[in-house]
Amino acid sequence: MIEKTYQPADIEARMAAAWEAEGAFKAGRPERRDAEPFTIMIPPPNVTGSLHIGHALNNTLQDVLCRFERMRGRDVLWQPGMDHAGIATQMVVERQLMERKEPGRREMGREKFLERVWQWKAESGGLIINQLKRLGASCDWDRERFTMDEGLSRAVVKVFVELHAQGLIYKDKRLVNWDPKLLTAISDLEVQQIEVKGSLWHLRYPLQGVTFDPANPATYIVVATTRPETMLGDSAVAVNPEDDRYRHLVGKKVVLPLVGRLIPIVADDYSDMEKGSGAVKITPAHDFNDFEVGRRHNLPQINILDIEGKVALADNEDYLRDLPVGTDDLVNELHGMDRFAARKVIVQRMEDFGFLEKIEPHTSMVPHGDRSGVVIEPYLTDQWYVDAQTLARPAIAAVRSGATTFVPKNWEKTYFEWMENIQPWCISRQLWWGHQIPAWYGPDGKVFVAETEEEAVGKALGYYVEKDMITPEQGAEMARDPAARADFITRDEDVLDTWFSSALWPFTTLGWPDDATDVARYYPTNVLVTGFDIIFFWVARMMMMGLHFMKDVPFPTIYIHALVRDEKGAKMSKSKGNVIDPLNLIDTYGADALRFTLAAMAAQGRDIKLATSRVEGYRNFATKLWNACRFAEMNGCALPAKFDHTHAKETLNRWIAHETVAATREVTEALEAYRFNDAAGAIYRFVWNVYCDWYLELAKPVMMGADSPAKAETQAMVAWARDEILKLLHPFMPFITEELWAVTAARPGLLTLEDWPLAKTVMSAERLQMMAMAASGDPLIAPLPLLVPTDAEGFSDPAAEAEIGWVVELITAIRSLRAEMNITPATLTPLVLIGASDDIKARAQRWSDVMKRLARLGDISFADRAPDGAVQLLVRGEVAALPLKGVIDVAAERARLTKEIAKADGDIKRVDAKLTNEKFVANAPDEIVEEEKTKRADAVARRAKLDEAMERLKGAE
RNA sequence: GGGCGCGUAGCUCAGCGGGAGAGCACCUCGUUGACAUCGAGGGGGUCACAGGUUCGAUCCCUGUCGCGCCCA
Repeated sequence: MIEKTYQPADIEARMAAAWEAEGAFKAGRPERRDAEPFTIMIPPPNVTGSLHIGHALNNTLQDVLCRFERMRGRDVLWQPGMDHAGIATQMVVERQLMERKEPGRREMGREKFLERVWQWKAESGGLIINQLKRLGASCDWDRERFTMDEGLSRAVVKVFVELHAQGLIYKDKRLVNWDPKLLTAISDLEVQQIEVKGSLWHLRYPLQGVTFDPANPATYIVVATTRPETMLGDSAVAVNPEDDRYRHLVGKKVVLPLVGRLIPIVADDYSDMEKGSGAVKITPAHDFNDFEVGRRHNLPQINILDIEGKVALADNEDYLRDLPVGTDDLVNELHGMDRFAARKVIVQRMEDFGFLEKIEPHTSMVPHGDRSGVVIEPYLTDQWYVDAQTLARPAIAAVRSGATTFVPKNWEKTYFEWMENIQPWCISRQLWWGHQIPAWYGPDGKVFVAETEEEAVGKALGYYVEKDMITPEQGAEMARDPAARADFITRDEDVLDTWFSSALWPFTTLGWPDDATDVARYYPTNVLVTGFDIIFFWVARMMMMGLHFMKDVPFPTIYIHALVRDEKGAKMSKSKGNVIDPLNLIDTYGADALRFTLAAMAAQGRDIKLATSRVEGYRNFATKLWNACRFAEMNGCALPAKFDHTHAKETLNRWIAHETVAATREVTEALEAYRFNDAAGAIYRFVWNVYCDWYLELAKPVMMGADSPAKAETQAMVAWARDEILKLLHPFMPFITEELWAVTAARPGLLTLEDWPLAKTVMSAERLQMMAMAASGDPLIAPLPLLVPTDAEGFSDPAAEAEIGWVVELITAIRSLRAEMNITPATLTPLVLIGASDDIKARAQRWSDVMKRLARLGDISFADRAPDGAVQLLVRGEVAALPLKGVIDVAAERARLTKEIAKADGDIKRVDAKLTNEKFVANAPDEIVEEEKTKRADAVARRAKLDEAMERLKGAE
């Protein structure tokens, strides 16, 4: 028994429980052991995350595919899990400690702190998993993995060690993006360039050997900079070798103001003659470009900042080397000062001494940390790097060859662009929450990388015994007792970039390296569904790691979906306050409505601007379906065993079978091509505009009438089409369809495990062509399986379509006319069919009941010519007349006819323009020319009938 | 500066070589045997602009203007 009103919240909870109880989403269900697998890896959400609208879209699309393929009989594995999100999680826990006024991370110590993070995870992490369940995500939840769980951690270590052994991971001292707030290095991708309005300071650097005179430009060189405070670390001034203004100065030296250091003027292409003064200060330790210039000219790298971005001059050997005496004042004043405070002081001092030429307003891109939001400092440190360039090569080739394709294809360009210019990937982070790097150092700084501490220690001790740095006895002691070696061998403190472990997600979640069974069955996965914002962070790296360790791409297809924006197209963000909370939408409209909205709006290659009115509209759609099912139930519609829709006798029933099969094909083909919006649109139109608007309406007279074979068949067909609808709609609206499935009949199983109506793809033109080629013996094509639709799947009935189509169009035309003529619904108008053949007469008799009801007609009769004063309609070549003498406004009808005639004339004129054009007839394809001729004939016939109608109208006056 | 994409009905968007479409909004009408979370009907667009290719351009090409996003 179907409830009177549709209440999503209640249904959703019950259906989720039903799926859970059945274990419906488990991969490797016994009855599917021989089925072809279908695998999707969820993009693991952050453990700190909560469901935002982007997740809702991403997971809806994955779920649509998973449910679709599950119904098509595949052994579906949708692998769920979460990412430990190094920085984000550590920040959350540190904030919590602060709020609770507990000791901070450093006070607490590493071990204690990590315990607290795990405790936090147990208590409040992973909120998002339950939110995904509310959305209806059909993941195999028992297989949930976490990037920091034991198995995945082991895999991470193994990968690190192997890549290190292969020389693809190495340690290097170079400039990194340093976050002075989080006190860690971050990768290029975690840096956001933000346009900042600032200044360009023009500074005078006095030439060596002449007396500095602000009034005499010959005594100095002007450099322009956006970061005056870094001048403390300058080790050269660069000018362009082509620049005539400075050519004579190359090789000379300047005295660094305030500091007193002598630094050279070098010639380098990097200096842009158009920019600033054409001369640029070079600070190799604090700027990526300057670093390269410094390398080319062998300049010293003078780091003048500490890890927090404060000026560090005291005891700074690099800074103090070769400095003249008497600069202690500066050291004392600036030491320990924040970089931005120091900037002010330095500019002031420069001005005091006449070294400041001018300040120009200047807008430039300034790097910011995407997590901390502070200005990133290029900083010289030792870090671990992945040789991304080497790993990228096969990953590029795989996309070039088509082993992996992007949908939509244009993202391949973005992928290639980045991969071909890829930089070393900095993977070490100065954090605690994450996979600690499996590297140990001896007292001389030598690195020992191994999967376990025992192994690393063993290697190290062996090495130092060999080198006579310790005795074999000392070595044995240290091997036995960790305390004894504590000061001798120490482990690298750093952890790995979070994306390092997520790069391995497609195979580590399957049990690699411990267990190969699932890897063999489910790798490579079938498709990756993700947003373009993580193509670099994640997709590219999975490609690299998958190819390197599995020797195969992780997925043959990458479906890139849009970003969800607010109604106005702005990116949603907390600070803008324009965030649409999907959970609110679920509460208000139901998960099914939200899912359908997202799928319907997921047109390829477009951003989604989400309007809640759309969600509301699709909630109404769910209600519509609900009521249609109630209607069927009230009329005793049930599907008899062994019902065959292709053997229906009633035209109406043959028609809905025809339409259902067509809709099935449309939905199936759209889903196969990842055209989610087309699939959603097709099922929407079919349910509402075909099944509800016409089929049920046309079926009413039969169903309300006395029992008969026709009634029985109709009841069966109503139920059959309803069931087909529930199946087709299930991937999009799983909850309501599962509920309706359960309450409309005694079912042997859950809808979610039911067979999809169309097991095999019905052939497209291309496929037919390929089949023809295969038949002709093309060896490349021949091995393709020949997919042939069964009779039921290929069912079509043009005759039924012609009949019902005519009825539908006739009713529509009459309704339209009545509305235009302002005829009240209470007035029943007679209908006269003019010159009707026996066929048409029979049709009219068959449908007289519904026509009378739906078009508000009185008698239906036949005549050879229309009565005077009748309004005439032309539907599919048949003339219908409504004798409305005295009822209608003749002037209005004349106006209507005049408009129609003008339209027909317009059509004739346009077609004639083409047909009299010799070039058109000569060049256009025959079928187009034929089409145009038919169009002309139709228009001419229509015109003639309209003329007649106009004549008749005269008699009405 | 380089790349990608977008300008189609009031709004959100499909369509992408042969007669301009949907949903929402709007207007009119409706207690018709599931559904007012509904039904019936209707108005509304030089498909940004300018050239070119073509028998034919909203669709392909070039340019201009406007708007996003990504990378320097």
